[in-house]
Amino acid sequence: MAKASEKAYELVRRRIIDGTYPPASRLTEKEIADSSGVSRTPVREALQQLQSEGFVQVTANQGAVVVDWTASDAVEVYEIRGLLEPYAAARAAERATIADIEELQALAEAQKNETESREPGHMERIGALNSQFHRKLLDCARSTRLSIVMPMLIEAPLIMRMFTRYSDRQLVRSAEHHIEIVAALRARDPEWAAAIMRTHIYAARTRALPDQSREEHLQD
Amino acid sequence: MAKASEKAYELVRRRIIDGTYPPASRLTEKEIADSSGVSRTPVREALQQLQSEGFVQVTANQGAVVVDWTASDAVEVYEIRGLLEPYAAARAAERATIADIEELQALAEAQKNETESREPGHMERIGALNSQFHRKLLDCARSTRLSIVMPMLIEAPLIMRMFTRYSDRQLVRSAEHHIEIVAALRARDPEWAAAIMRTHIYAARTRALPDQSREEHLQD
DNA sequence: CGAACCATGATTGTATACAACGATTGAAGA
DNA sequence: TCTTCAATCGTTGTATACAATCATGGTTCG
Repeated sequence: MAKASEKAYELVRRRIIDGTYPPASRLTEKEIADSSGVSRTPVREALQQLQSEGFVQVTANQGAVVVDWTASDAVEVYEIRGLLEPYAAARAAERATIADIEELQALAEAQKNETESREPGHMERIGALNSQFHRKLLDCARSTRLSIVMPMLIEAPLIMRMFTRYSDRQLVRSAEHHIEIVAALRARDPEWAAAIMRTHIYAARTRALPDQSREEHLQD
Repeated sequence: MAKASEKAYELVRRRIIDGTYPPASRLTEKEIADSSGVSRTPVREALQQLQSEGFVQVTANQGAVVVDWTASDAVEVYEIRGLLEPYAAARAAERATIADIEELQALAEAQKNETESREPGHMERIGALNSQFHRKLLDCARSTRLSIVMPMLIEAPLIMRMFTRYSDRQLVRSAEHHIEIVAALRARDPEWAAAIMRTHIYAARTRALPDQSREEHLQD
Protein backbone atom coordinates (compact mmCIF):
# COMPACT_ATOMS: atom_id res chain seq x y z
CA MET A 1 0.00 0.00 0.00
CA ALA A 2 1.13 3.48 -0.77
CA LYS A 3 2.13 5.67 2.10
CA ALA A 4 -0.71 7.24 4.03
CA SER A 5 0.41 10.80 3.42
CA GLU A 6 0.50 10.17 -0.33
CA LYS A 7 -2.93 8.65 -0.20
CA ALA A 8 -4.32 11.79 1.41
CA TYR A 9 -2.33 13.97 -0.97
CA GLU A 10 -3.65 12.21 -4.06
CA LEU A 11 -7.21 12.28 -2.81
CA VAL A 12 -7.27 15.97 -2.07
CA ARG A 13 -5.38 16.90 -5.20
CA ARG A 14 -7.76 14.89 -7.37
CA ARG A 15 -10.79 16.37 -5.68
CA ILE A 16 -9.49 19.89 -6.13
CA ILE A 17 -8.82 19.32 -9.80
CA ASP A 18 -12.14 17.62 -10.54
CA GLY A 19 -14.06 20.21 -8.59
CA THR A 20 -15.28 18.13 -5.65
CA TYR A 21 -13.56 20.66 -3.46
CA PRO A 22 -14.47 23.92 -5.17
CA PRO A 23 -12.34 27.07 -4.89
CA ALA A 24 -12.57 28.87 -1.56
CA SER A 25 -14.05 25.82 0.17
CA ARG A 26 -12.66 24.96 3.54
CA LEU A 27 -10.94 21.65 4.10
CA THR A 28 -10.99 20.17 7.56
CA GLU A 29 -8.36 17.67 8.52
CA LYS A 30 -10.89 15.33 10.04
CA GLU A 31 -13.03 15.19 6.94
CA ILE A 32 -10.04 14.41 4.76
CA ALA A 33 -8.76 11.88 7.26
CA ASP A 34 -12.10 10.05 7.22
CA SER A 35 -12.40 10.20 3.44
CA SER A 36 -8.95 8.80 2.84
CA GLY A 37 -8.93 6.37 5.72
CA VAL A 38 -5.79 7.66 7.38
CA SER A 39 -5.18 9.64 10.52
CA ARG A 40 -4.84 13.39 10.74
CA THR A 41 -1.05 13.35 10.95
CA PRO A 42 -0.38 12.38 7.31
CA VAL A 43 -3.28 14.59 6.26
CA ARG A 44 -1.48 17.58 7.71
CA GLU A 45 1.62 16.67 5.74
CA ALA A 46 -0.41 16.37 2.56
CA LEU A 47 -1.99 19.76 3.11
CA GLN A 48 1.38 21.36 3.69
CA GLN A 49 2.64 19.78 0.49
CA LEU A 50 -0.38 21.04 -1.39
CA GLN A 51 0.22 24.48 0.03
CA SER A 52 3.79 24.55 -1.21
CA GLU A 53 2.44 23.66 -4.64
CA GLY A 54 -0.13 26.44 -4.52
CA PHE A 55 -3.27 24.31 -4.36
CA VAL A 56 -4.43 25.36 -0.93
CA GLN A 57 -3.75 28.09 1.55
CA VAL A 58 -3.44 27.10 5.18
CA THR A 59 -3.82 29.73 7.85
CA ALA A 60 -2.76 29.25 11.45
CA ASN A 61 -5.49 27.69 13.55
CA GLN A 62 -7.98 28.08 10.75
CA GLY A 63 -7.11 25.25 8.47
CA ALA A 64 -6.87 25.07 4.73
CA VAL A 65 -8.96 26.58 1.98
CA VAL A 66 -8.77 25.77 -1.72
CA VAL A 67 -7.17 28.70 -3.47
CA ASP A 68 -9.43 30.67 -5.72
CA TRP A 69 -8.02 31.48 -9.14
CA THR A 70 -8.76 34.70 -10.85
CA ALA A 71 -8.06 35.49 -14.48
CA SER A 72 -5.08 37.60 -13.45
CA ASP A 73 -3.67 34.63 -11.53
CA ALA A 74 -3.76 32.58 -14.70
CA VAL A 75 -2.07 35.31 -16.70
CA GLU A 76 0.55 35.64 -13.99
CA VAL A 77 1.30 31.93 -14.20
CA TYR A 78 1.77 32.12 -17.95
CA GLU A 79 3.99 35.18 -17.67
CA ILE A 80 6.29 33.36 -15.28
CA ARG A 81 6.22 30.21 -17.37
CA GLY A 82 7.07 32.40 -20.34
CA LEU A 83 10.26 33.35 -18.54
CA LEU A 84 11.23 30.00 -17.06
CA GLU A 85 10.19 27.37 -19.56
CA PRO A 86 12.21 28.72 -22.50
CA TYR A 87 15.22 28.59 -20.20
CA ALA A 88 14.28 25.04 -19.22
CA ALA A 89 13.90 24.07 -22.88
CA ALA A 90 17.30 25.54 -23.72
CA ARG A 91 18.91 23.57 -20.92
CA ALA A 92 17.11 20.45 -22.04
CA ALA A 93 18.45 20.90 -25.57
CA GLU A 94 21.94 20.67 -24.13
CA ARG A 95 21.29 17.87 -21.65
CA ALA A 96 18.57 15.49 -22.81
CA THR A 97 19.66 11.98 -23.68
CA ILE A 98 18.50 10.17 -26.79
CA ALA A 99 16.17 8.12 -24.63
CA ASP A 100 14.72 11.31 -23.15
CA ILE A 101 14.09 12.70 -26.59
CA GLU A 102 12.40 9.53 -27.75
CA GLU A 103 10.12 9.60 -24.74
CA LEU A 104 9.21 13.23 -25.39
CA GLN A 105 8.52 12.44 -29.01
CA ALA A 106 6.22 9.60 -28.01
CA LEU A 107 4.30 11.93 -25.71
CA ALA A 108 4.06 14.65 -28.33
CA GLU A 109 2.85 12.23 -30.98
CA ALA A 110 0.31 10.65 -28.67
CA GLN A 111 -1.06 14.10 -27.98
CA LYS A 112 -1.17 14.88 -31.68
CA ASN A 113 -3.11 11.69 -32.33
CA GLU A 114 -5.61 12.52 -29.62
CA THR A 115 -6.26 15.91 -31.16
CA GLU A 116 -7.00 14.23 -34.48
CA SER A 117 -9.03 11.26 -33.34
CA ARG A 118 -11.23 13.21 -30.90
CA GLU A 119 -12.52 10.07 -29.28
CA PRO A 120 -14.55 10.32 -26.07
CA GLY A 121 -12.55 11.64 -23.17
CA HIS A 122 -9.81 12.99 -25.41
CA MET A 123 -9.76 16.29 -23.53
CA GLU A 124 -8.74 14.62 -20.30
CA ARG A 125 -6.11 12.55 -22.06
CA ILE A 126 -4.73 15.61 -23.84
CA GLY A 127 -4.50 17.44 -20.53
CA ALA A 128 -2.65 14.53 -18.98
CA LEU A 129 -0.28 14.14 -21.93
CA ASN A 130 0.41 17.85 -21.95
CA SER A 131 1.33 17.78 -18.26
CA GLN A 132 3.55 14.76 -18.77
CA PHE A 133 5.35 16.42 -21.66
CA HIS A 134 6.13 19.58 -19.75
CA ARG A 135 7.13 17.61 -16.67
CA LYS A 136 9.44 15.37 -18.67
CA LEU A 137 11.02 18.33 -20.40
CA LEU A 138 11.54 19.94 -17.02
CA ASP A 139 13.26 16.76 -15.96
CA CYS A 140 15.62 17.00 -18.92
CA ALA A 141 16.64 20.51 -17.91
CA ARG A 142 18.47 18.93 -14.96
CA SER A 143 17.88 21.88 -12.71
CA THR A 144 17.12 21.25 -9.05
CA ARG A 145 15.61 24.68 -8.59
CA LEU A 146 13.37 24.51 -11.65
CA SER A 147 12.20 21.08 -10.56
CA ILE A 148 11.06 22.51 -7.27
CA VAL A 149 9.46 25.62 -8.70
CA MET A 150 7.80 24.67 -11.95
CA PRO A 151 5.43 21.86 -11.01
CA MET A 152 3.34 24.46 -9.23
CA LEU A 153 3.07 26.39 -12.50
CA ILE A 154 2.45 23.38 -14.71
CA GLU A 155 -0.01 21.50 -12.55
CA ALA A 156 -2.10 24.33 -11.21
CA PRO A 157 -5.75 23.27 -11.36
CA LEU A 158 -6.88 26.17 -13.48
CA ILE A 159 -4.05 25.59 -15.92
CA MET A 160 -4.99 21.96 -16.34
CA ARG A 161 -8.56 22.89 -17.10
CA MET A 162 -7.50 25.53 -19.60
CA PHE A 163 -7.62 23.06 -22.48
CA THR A 164 -11.38 23.17 -22.41
CA ARG A 165 -11.08 26.66 -23.87
CA TYR A 166 -9.09 25.50 -26.87
CA SER A 167 -10.65 25.16 -30.26
CA ASP A 168 -9.74 22.08 -32.30
CA ARG A 169 -7.48 24.27 -34.38
CA GLN A 170 -5.67 25.45 -31.26
CA LEU A 171 -5.35 21.95 -29.87
CA VAL A 172 -3.63 20.82 -33.02
CA ARG A 173 -1.32 23.79 -32.98
CA SER A 174 -0.39 23.13 -29.38
CA ALA A 175 0.51 19.53 -30.20
CA GLU A 176 2.56 20.73 -33.17
CA HIS A 177 4.50 23.02 -30.86
CA HIS A 178 5.44 20.03 -28.74
CA ILE A 179 6.64 18.16 -31.79
CA GLU A 180 8.73 21.13 -32.85
CA ILE A 181 10.23 21.39 -29.38
CA VAL A 182 11.37 17.80 -29.70
CA ALA A 183 12.90 18.63 -33.07
CA ALA A 184 14.82 21.50 -31.51
CA LEU A 185 16.13 19.20 -28.80
CA ARG A 186 17.16 16.64 -31.37
CA ALA A 187 19.06 19.39 -33.20
CA ARG A 188 20.68 20.34 -29.88
CA ASP A 189 19.71 23.93 -30.55
CA PRO A 190 19.04 25.82 -27.30
CA GLU A 191 17.89 29.02 -28.99
CA TRP A 192 15.43 27.23 -31.22
CA ALA A 193 14.10 25.26 -28.27
CA ALA A 194 13.69 28.41 -26.20
CA ALA A 195 12.01 30.28 -29.06
CA ILE A 196 9.42 27.64 -29.86
CA MET A 197 8.72 27.15 -26.17
CA ARG A 198 8.20 30.87 -25.73
CA THR A 199 5.78 30.78 -28.63
CA HIS A 200 3.99 27.85 -27.09
CA ILE A 201 3.50 29.57 -23.75
CA TYR A 202 2.43 32.89 -25.22
CA ALA A 203 -0.14 31.14 -27.36
CA ALA A 204 -1.48 29.48 -24.24
CA ARG A 205 -1.47 32.72 -22.31
CA THR A 206 -3.93 34.24 -24.73
CA ARG A 207 -6.44 31.56 -23.74
CA ALA A 208 -6.20 32.78 -20.16
CA LEU A 209 -6.93 36.39 -20.99
CA PRO A 210 -10.44 37.59 -20.14
CA ASP A 211 -11.42 38.43 -23.69
CA GLN A 212 -10.65 35.51 -25.93
CA SER A 213 -12.31 36.87 -29.01
CA ARG A 214 -9.26 38.81 -30.06
CA GLU A 215 -7.59 35.90 -31.79
CA GLU A 216 -8.82 33.67 -34.52
CA HIS A 217 -12.47 34.47 -34.16
CA LEU A 218 -12.85 34.25 -37.88
CA GLN A 219 -11.52 30.75 -38.20
CA ASP A 220 -12.97 29.07 -35.18
CA MET B 1 5.79 31.75 22.89
CA ALA B 2 6.07 31.21 19.20
CA LYS B 3 4.58 28.10 17.76
CA ALA B 4 6.59 24.95 18.21
CA SER B 5 6.93 24.25 14.50
CA GLU B 6 8.29 27.75 13.91
CA LYS B 7 10.73 27.29 16.75
CA ALA B 8 12.12 24.17 15.15
CA TYR B 9 12.09 25.82 11.73
CA GLU B 10 14.05 28.84 12.91
CA LEU B 11 16.57 26.72 14.76
CA VAL B 12 17.36 24.44 11.85
CA ARG B 13 17.39 27.26 9.33
CA ARG B 14 19.77 29.30 11.44
CA ARG B 15 22.05 26.34 12.00
CA ILE B 16 22.16 25.55 8.31
CA ILE B 17 23.03 29.13 7.43
CA ASP B 18 25.68 29.54 10.12
CA GLY B 19 27.22 26.19 9.31
CA THR B 20 26.38 24.26 12.47
CA TYR B 21 24.67 21.77 10.21
CA PRO B 22 27.14 21.53 7.32
CA PRO B 23 26.12 20.52 3.80
CA ALA B 24 25.38 16.82 3.33
CA SER B 25 25.00 16.27 7.06
CA ARG B 26 22.10 14.17 8.15
CA LEU B 27 19.43 15.66 10.38
CA THR B 28 17.54 13.33 12.65
CA GLU B 29 14.17 14.37 13.92
CA LYS B 30 14.98 13.36 17.46
CA GLU B 31 18.14 15.45 17.61
CA ILE B 32 16.29 18.53 16.35
CA ALA B 33 13.39 17.86 18.69
CA ASP B 34 15.74 17.71 21.66
CA SER B 35 17.67 20.80 20.58
CA SER B 36 14.59 22.92 20.10
CA GLY B 37 12.63 21.52 23.01
CA VAL B 38 9.60 20.44 21.03
CA SER B 39 8.28 17.07 19.98
CA ARG B 40 8.95 15.36 16.68
CA THR B 41 5.63 16.31 15.14
CA PRO B 42 6.36 20.03 14.63
CA VAL B 43 9.91 19.12 13.70
CA ARG B 44 8.60 17.10 10.79
CA GLU B 45 6.56 20.09 9.65
CA ALA B 46 9.59 22.33 9.86
CA LEU B 47 11.68 19.92 7.82
CA GLN B 48 9.02 19.71 5.16
CA GLN B 49 8.88 23.48 5.04
CA LEU B 50 12.65 23.65 4.74
CA GLN B 51 12.50 21.11 1.95
CA SER B 52 10.03 23.18 -0.03
CA GLU B 53 12.44 26.08 0.32
CA GLY B 54 15.37 24.02 -0.88
CA PHE B 55 17.37 23.91 2.34
CA VAL B 56 17.14 20.19 2.96
CA GLN B 57 16.27 17.08 1.04
CA VAL B 58 14.12 14.52 2.78
CA THR B 59 14.02 10.97 1.49
CA ALA B 60 11.38 8.47 2.47
CA ASN B 61 12.33 6.52 5.59
CA GLN B 62 15.78 8.01 5.52
CA GLY B 63 15.26 11.45 6.88
CA ALA B 64 16.65 14.80 5.88
CA VAL B 65 20.07 15.88 4.71
CA VAL B 66 21.32 19.43 4.27
CA VAL B 67 21.56 20.11 0.56
CA ASP B 68 25.06 20.47 -0.75
CA TRP B 69 25.69 23.44 -2.99
CA THR B 70 28.05 23.26 -5.88
CA ALA B 71 29.30 26.17 -7.94
CA SER B 72 26.92 25.22 -10.73
CA ASP B 73 24.02 25.33 -8.27
CA ALA B 74 24.92 28.91 -7.43
CA VAL B 75 25.13 29.87 -11.09
CA GLU B 76 21.80 28.18 -11.70
CA VAL B 77 20.21 30.25 -8.94
CA TYR B 78 21.52 33.46 -10.44
CA GLU B 79 20.35 32.50 -13.92
CA ILE B 80 16.83 31.95 -12.65
CA ARG B 81 16.93 35.10 -10.59
CA GLY B 82 18.14 36.88 -13.72
CA LEU B 83 14.89 35.84 -15.37
CA LEU B 84 12.46 36.38 -12.51
CA GLU B 85 13.70 39.37 -10.58
CA PRO B 86 13.67 41.82 -13.49
CA TYR B 87 10.05 40.80 -14.01
CA ALA B 88 9.41 41.30 -10.29
CA ALA B 89 11.08 44.71 -10.40
CA ALA B 90 8.98 45.75 -13.37
CA ARG B 91 5.81 44.73 -11.58
CA ALA B 92 6.96 46.56 -8.47
CA ALA B 93 7.50 49.73 -10.49
CA GLU B 94 3.82 49.62 -11.39
CA ARG B 95 2.50 48.60 -7.99
CA ALA B 96 4.67 49.87 -5.14
CA THR B 97 3.13 52.48 -2.89
CA ILE B 98 4.98 55.60 -1.79
CA ALA B 99 5.44 54.02 1.62
CA ASP B 100 6.92 50.91 -0.02
CA ILE B 101 9.36 53.02 -1.97
CA GLU B 102 10.43 54.95 1.13
CA GLU B 103 11.06 51.69 2.95
CA LEU B 104 13.14 50.35 0.08
CA GLN B 105 15.10 53.58 -0.04
CA ALA B 106 15.83 53.34 3.67
CA LEU B 107 17.10 49.79 3.22
CA ALA B 108 19.24 50.71 0.24
CA GLU B 109 20.76 53.70 2.02
CA ALA B 110 21.44 51.71 5.16
CA GLN B 111 23.29 49.19 3.04
CA LYS B 112 25.24 51.93 1.32
CA ASN B 113 26.27 53.35 4.68
CA GLU B 114 27.44 49.96 5.87
CA THR B 115 29.63 49.55 2.82
CA GLU B 116 31.26 52.90 3.55
CA SER B 117 31.65 52.69 7.31
CA ARG B 118 33.00 49.11 7.34
CA GLU B 119 32.51 48.76 11.04
CA PRO B 120 32.89 45.36 12.69
CA GLY B 121 30.26 42.88 11.56
CA HIS B 122 29.32 44.97 8.55
CA MET B 123 29.37 41.92 6.28
CA GLU B 124 26.59 40.22 8.23
CA ARG B 125 24.54 43.40 8.31
CA ILE B 126 25.01 43.95 4.59
CA GLY B 127 23.88 40.40 3.93
CA ALA B 128 20.79 40.92 6.07
CA LEU B 129 19.96 44.28 4.48
CA ASN B 130 20.41 42.83 1.03
CA SER B 131 17.98 40.01 1.80
CA GLN B 132 15.48 42.43 3.23
CA PHE B 133 15.69 44.66 0.19
CA HIS B 134 15.05 41.84 -2.26
CA ARG B 135 12.28 40.42 -0.09
CA LYS B 136 10.57 43.77 0.19
CA LEU B 137 10.83 44.36 -3.53
CA LEU B 138 9.33 40.95 -4.11
CA ASP B 139 6.51 41.97 -1.84
CA CYS B 140 5.87 45.05 -3.97
CA ALA B 141 5.54 42.90 -7.08
CA ARG B 142 2.22 41.65 -5.65
CA SER B 143 2.56 38.25 -7.22
CA THR B 144 1.41 35.21 -5.29
CA ARG B 145 3.48 32.85 -7.39
CA LEU B 146 6.68 34.86 -7.17
CA SER B 147 6.22 35.17 -3.43
CA ILE B 148 6.15 31.40 -3.15
CA VAL B 149 9.02 30.76 -5.51
CA MET B 150 11.59 33.44 -4.96
CA PRO B 151 12.41 33.25 -1.26
CA MET B 152 14.16 29.98 -2.01
CA LEU B 153 16.38 31.78 -4.51
CA ILE B 154 17.04 34.83 -2.37
CA GLU B 155 17.63 33.14 0.96
CA ALA B 156 19.60 30.13 -0.12
CA PRO B 157 22.47 29.65 2.33
CA LEU B 158 25.20 29.84 -0.26
CA ILE B 159 23.72 32.97 -1.76
CA MET B 160 23.67 34.69 1.59
CA ARG B 161 27.32 33.89 2.14
CA MET B 162 28.29 35.11 -1.31
CA PHE B 163 28.95 38.61 -0.04
CA THR B 164 32.15 37.43 1.52
CA ARG B 165 33.53 37.18 -2.00
CA TYR B 166 32.85 40.82 -2.80
CA SER B 167 35.58 43.38 -2.85
CA ASP B 168 34.87 46.75 -1.26
CA ARG B 169 34.45 48.17 -4.71
CA GLN B 170 31.88 45.55 -5.58
CA LEU B 171 29.99 46.01 -2.33
CA VAL B 172 29.60 49.71 -3.07
CA ARG B 173 28.44 49.00 -6.58
CA SER B 174 25.88 46.51 -5.33
CA ALA B 175 24.47 49.08 -2.92
CA GLU B 176 24.37 51.65 -5.72
CA HIS B 177 22.34 49.23 -7.80
CA HIS B 178 19.76 49.05 -5.05
CA ILE B 179 19.56 52.81 -4.91
CA GLU B 180 19.07 52.98 -8.65
CA ILE B 181 16.34 50.36 -8.47
CA VAL B 182 14.50 52.58 -6.02
CA ALA B 183 14.92 55.50 -8.42
CA ALA B 184 13.40 53.44 -11.21
CA LEU B 185 10.43 52.55 -9.01
CA ARG B 186 9.98 56.19 -8.08
CA ALA B 187 9.94 57.05 -11.78
CA ARG B 188 7.36 54.28 -12.32
CA ASP B 189 9.48 52.95 -15.12
CA PRO B 190 9.16 49.16 -15.45
CA GLU B 191 11.77 48.82 -18.18
CA TRP B 192 14.35 50.80 -16.25
CA ALA B 193 13.63 48.79 -13.12
CA ALA B 194 13.96 45.52 -15.00
CA ALA B 195 17.18 46.61 -16.70
CA ILE B 196 18.99 47.73 -13.58
CA MET B 197 17.83 44.62 -11.73
CA ARG B 198 19.13 42.43 -14.54
CA THR B 199 22.43 44.23 -14.28
CA HIS B 200 22.45 43.73 -10.55
CA ILE B 201 21.88 39.99 -10.79
CA TYR B 202 24.38 39.43 -13.59
CA ALA B 203 27.04 41.30 -11.64
CA ALA B 204 26.33 39.02 -8.70
CA ARG B 205 26.39 35.92 -10.86
CA THR B 206 29.97 36.59 -11.82
CA ARG B 207 30.93 36.22 -8.16
CA ALA B 208 29.50 32.73 -8.21
CA LEU B 209 31.51 31.59 -11.20
CA PRO B 210 34.46 29.33 -10.42
CA ASP B 211 37.12 31.66 -11.79
CA GLN B 212 36.62 35.11 -10.35
CA SER B 213 39.79 36.61 -11.71
CA ARG B 214 38.19 37.51 -15.00
CA GLU B 215 36.74 40.76 -13.78
CA GLU B 216 38.39 43.73 -12.18
CA HIS B 217 41.54 41.98 -11.10
CA LEU B 218 43.44 45.11 -11.90
CA GLN B 219 41.47 47.37 -9.63
CA ASP B 220 40.84 45.18 -6.67
C1' DC C 1 -31.95 48.13 20.61
C1' DG C 2 -27.09 47.53 20.09
C1' DA C 3 -22.56 46.30 21.51
C1' DA C 4 -19.43 43.97 24.29
C1' DC C 5 -18.54 39.71 26.43
C1' DC C 6 -18.24 35.26 28.02
C1' DA C 7 -19.43 30.13 27.38
C1' DT C 8 -19.42 26.44 24.25
C1' DG C 9 -18.33 23.61 20.48
C1' DA C 10 -15.51 22.57 16.76
C1' DT C 11 -10.94 22.55 14.77
C1' DT C 12 -6.19 23.01 14.71
C1' DG C 13 -1.58 22.33 17.19
C1' DT C 14 1.36 19.28 19.94
C1' DA C 15 3.01 15.30 22.46
C1' DT C 16 3.63 10.53 22.89
C1' DA C 17 3.22 5.64 21.93
C1' DC C 18 3.49 2.27 18.65
C1' DA C 19 4.28 0.26 13.91
C1' DA C 20 6.98 -0.12 9.78
C1' DC C 21 10.97 0.35 7.44
C1' DG C 22 15.96 0.45 6.35
C1' DA C 23 20.87 0.23 7.44
C1' DT C 24 24.25 -2.35 9.83
C1' DT C 25 26.56 -6.04 11.82
C1' DG C 26 27.59 -10.57 12.63
C1' DA C 27 27.61 -15.38 11.56
C1' DA C 28 27.13 -19.20 8.46
C1' DG C 29 27.98 -21.32 4.20
C1' DA C 30 30.16 -21.71 -0.43
C1' DT D 1 37.86 -14.79 1.50
C1' DC D 2 33.69 -13.44 -0.21
C1' DT D 3 28.78 -13.68 -0.35
C1' DT D 4 24.37 -14.18 1.67
C1' DC D 5 21.18 -13.97 5.04
C1' DA D 6 18.99 -12.85 9.26
C1' DA D 7 18.68 -10.47 13.65
C1' DT D 8 19.00 -6.09 15.76
C1' DC D 9 18.88 -1.34 16.38
C1' DG D 10 18.04 3.16 15.14
C1' DT D 11 15.06 6.12 12.54
C1' DT D 12 11.08 7.44 10.16
C1' DG D 13 5.87 6.91 9.50
C1' DT D 14 1.29 6.73 11.62
C1' DA D 15 -2.32 6.76 15.06
C1' DT D 16 -4.33 8.63 18.98
C1' DA D 17 -4.94 11.46 23.07
C1' DC D 18 -4.71 15.86 24.88
C1' DA D 19 -3.97 21.04 24.86
C1' DA D 20 -4.60 25.45 22.74
C1' DT D 21 -7.03 28.30 19.77
C1' DC D 22 -10.73 30.25 17.15
C1' DA D 23 -15.50 30.95 15.46
C1' DT D 24 -20.27 30.89 17.25
C1' DG D 25 -24.18 32.21 19.42
C1' DG D 26 -26.53 33.54 23.31
C1' DT D 27 -26.58 36.72 27.29
C1' DT D 28 -26.01 40.76 29.83
C1' DC D 29 -25.30 45.48 30.44
C1' DG D 30 -25.25 50.16 28.74
